[in-house]
Amino acid sequence: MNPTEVITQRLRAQGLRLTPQKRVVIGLLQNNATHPTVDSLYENARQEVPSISRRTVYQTVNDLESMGEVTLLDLGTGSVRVDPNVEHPHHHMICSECGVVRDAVIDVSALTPSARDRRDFDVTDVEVNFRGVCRNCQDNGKTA
Amino acid sequence: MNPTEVITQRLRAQGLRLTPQKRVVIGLLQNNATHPTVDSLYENARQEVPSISRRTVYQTVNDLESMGEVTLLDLGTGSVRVDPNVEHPHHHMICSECGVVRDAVIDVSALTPSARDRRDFDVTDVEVNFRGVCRNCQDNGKTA
DNA sequence: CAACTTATCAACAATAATTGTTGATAGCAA
DNA sequence: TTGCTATCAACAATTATTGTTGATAAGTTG
Repeated sequence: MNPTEVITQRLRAQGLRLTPQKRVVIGLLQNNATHPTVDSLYENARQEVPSISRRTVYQTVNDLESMGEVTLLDLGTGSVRVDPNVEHPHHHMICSECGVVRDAVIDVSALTPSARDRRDFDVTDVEVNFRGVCRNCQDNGKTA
Repeated sequence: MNPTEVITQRLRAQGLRLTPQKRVVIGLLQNNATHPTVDSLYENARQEVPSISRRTVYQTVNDLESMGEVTLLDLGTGSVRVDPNVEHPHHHMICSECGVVRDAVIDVSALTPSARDRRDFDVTDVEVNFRGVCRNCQDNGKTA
């Protein structure tokens, strides 16, 4: 995502406003590679703006997605995750046990459906998900 | 998934029973490449067993997944889809407009995270989703 | 084939993630 | 500083899914 100042400009250009609530959520997303859920953003945002509501976090995150500043990921972990990295193409490794998400950079230029399949379907995006078990959950499994 | 007779045996072996409700749901899934939602299965099942409840369809589908007879797909279309094709590895093409899902057979043997990424993550499954617009929605868009 | 055990059903309630609504408040442009 | 209105928090509503329960029926056994 763009730096906060740029996002502020882009908001204003649309007649939108930069509020303390938005500022905090945007701040939490800058350089954040944890793919946070809305709920996790909400919990963190409360530390700085205790009165913030979950609704506002949802709203902010949806607005940012409309602006192309973030991507909303539905990786089957029960709730949406926010990915501020829209600059560098990447994919994801998802822990089936705890739901943690990490980035994976791979080359997908050779990945394409058969010519036959493409005939009836206009592919706009290729998404690769590596499912598995993260180191943390592997270790927990050992001791359990 | 296995033929109904085999599934019946497998159910019995676990002390489970084959009821008319299960029979209908299993029947609807045989040779079904439409990746139906639970709701769509429910609507179709009602034609044969009007008294069937959504809960029973959920239950049946979850049981079948536990047995490895089907896969439950969460492709970000809002609700789970049931895929009875567990025999032939394949991936999916998902229409971003209407949510329809089609199979895509591709080779993913070369797809793997970097050695560094794999060090801390045990990959058990690679999932490729082609997002785009199906022919149907393309045509509708033209006339709209 | 009758009896018995208990898995299963439908009905209903509950959860969890997310979105809709609203009146009061506060950004920000002039 | 003023005025317009985007935005907020609070609350309600929606949707997909799971939990609970007492009555019923599947299928095994005598």
